Amino acid sequence: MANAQTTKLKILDAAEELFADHGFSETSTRQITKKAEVNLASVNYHFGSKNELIQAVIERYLEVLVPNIDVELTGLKNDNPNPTLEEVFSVFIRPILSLNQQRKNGTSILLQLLGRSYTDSQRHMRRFFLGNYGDVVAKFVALVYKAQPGLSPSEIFWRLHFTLGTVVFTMASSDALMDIARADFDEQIAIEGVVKRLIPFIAAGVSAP
Amino acid sequence: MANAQTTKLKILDAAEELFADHGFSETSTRQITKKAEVNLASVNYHFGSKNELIQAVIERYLEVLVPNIDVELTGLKNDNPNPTLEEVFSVFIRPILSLNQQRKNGTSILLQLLGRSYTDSQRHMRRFFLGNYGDVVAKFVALVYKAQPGLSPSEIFWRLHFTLGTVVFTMASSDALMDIARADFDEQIAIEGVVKRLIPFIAAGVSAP
DNA sequence: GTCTATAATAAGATAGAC
DNA sequence: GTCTATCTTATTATAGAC
Repeated sequence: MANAQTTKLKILDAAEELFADHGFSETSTRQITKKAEVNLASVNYHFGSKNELIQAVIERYLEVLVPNIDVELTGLKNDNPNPTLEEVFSVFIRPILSLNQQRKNGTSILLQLLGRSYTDSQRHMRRFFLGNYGDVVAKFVALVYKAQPGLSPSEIFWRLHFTLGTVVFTMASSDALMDIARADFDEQIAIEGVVKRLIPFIAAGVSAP
Repeated sequence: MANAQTTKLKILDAAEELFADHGFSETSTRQITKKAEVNLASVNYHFGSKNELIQAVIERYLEVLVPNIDVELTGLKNDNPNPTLEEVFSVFIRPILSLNQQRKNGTSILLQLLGRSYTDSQRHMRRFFLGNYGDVVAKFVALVYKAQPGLSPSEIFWRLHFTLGTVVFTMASSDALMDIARADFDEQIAIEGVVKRLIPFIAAGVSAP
């Protein structure tokens, strides 16, 4: 076994950062193993292929995040039989921000990864929606519908995808946006600030007339 | 000269489609020249490098689109001294949809390209905002401010970037979304339908309390 | 302007010694 | 599990004949 665990973790840590910053196909296994300070062959030994490494990087986040969102969703349903749309969307805030405790810059790394994987052929993102976590998605959609019963299923579909785009895209470029805000508006904002600015925007969009 | 013009155009046409479908770094010059049915060396002869070809593909759209948006903006200002937010955002509809007359699937191709270029290192998108077309952006922002005077400059900045994310991201995956809508909701929707569904969402988000 | 041939480089992956 | 060395393949780009 030796350092198997730490090597695998070193690869995951290095890979997620490079993927988030530069994208999947723009990041080579050579860059990853160099940054991780492990041998070139270890990526294929531990993960089989670069593609499986990409999967593993995303899965490591989702398998923590999605159960947390699930807990929030059931908590909201119990505490509040008729939550507002803004309350429904807020179920994401705590789980997503708590990724920062789990790993440095965890929040923005995951969201950047989601942004990348959505445009980069969409394979991994579809997995997120229709794959293992479909029941949590359904639970969330049901709450949206309850908070905004006027919307048809097709309208909910479109507006939730608009929402997804807003969030993922914003977060994929959050570093640049925070820099501009700092320079142009003297606004010292962190990732939490961005998330909290997003919620009213999204809630208003989804409940638009 | 010979077929210079048609070769160059054939390359641009093939490239824009491949870039929109698969991304910039996932598309090789070999694929482009094969699809265009021209010689491999012609990309470098006519454009210098693959990167300059990417620029040329995007520029060909923007140099038509941005002046049209400018016309709409001044038209709106003259016709309507106090336009609503929804009217302000609607200035994009006609110019963007008219790209379909210019070239088959022009609308979705450009918007997919913008989606790609935003995450793919953001170089081309920044050009769009801060480069040659900065005055048109400023004109648009001024109209947004007039329609929604309660918003601070910093709030406008954030909300317009949220908007940008919504649009670009949606359009980058519009084909997939239209397919799902067709399959799941029996909804025969074209790109115009997506654009028109986006406007209320965006307008509500920007004017959120 | 167009073509073939090829250079130069970088990629993912693996065989086999330790 | 880890390492070196290497294979195979694909890339962008260019030199030089036509």
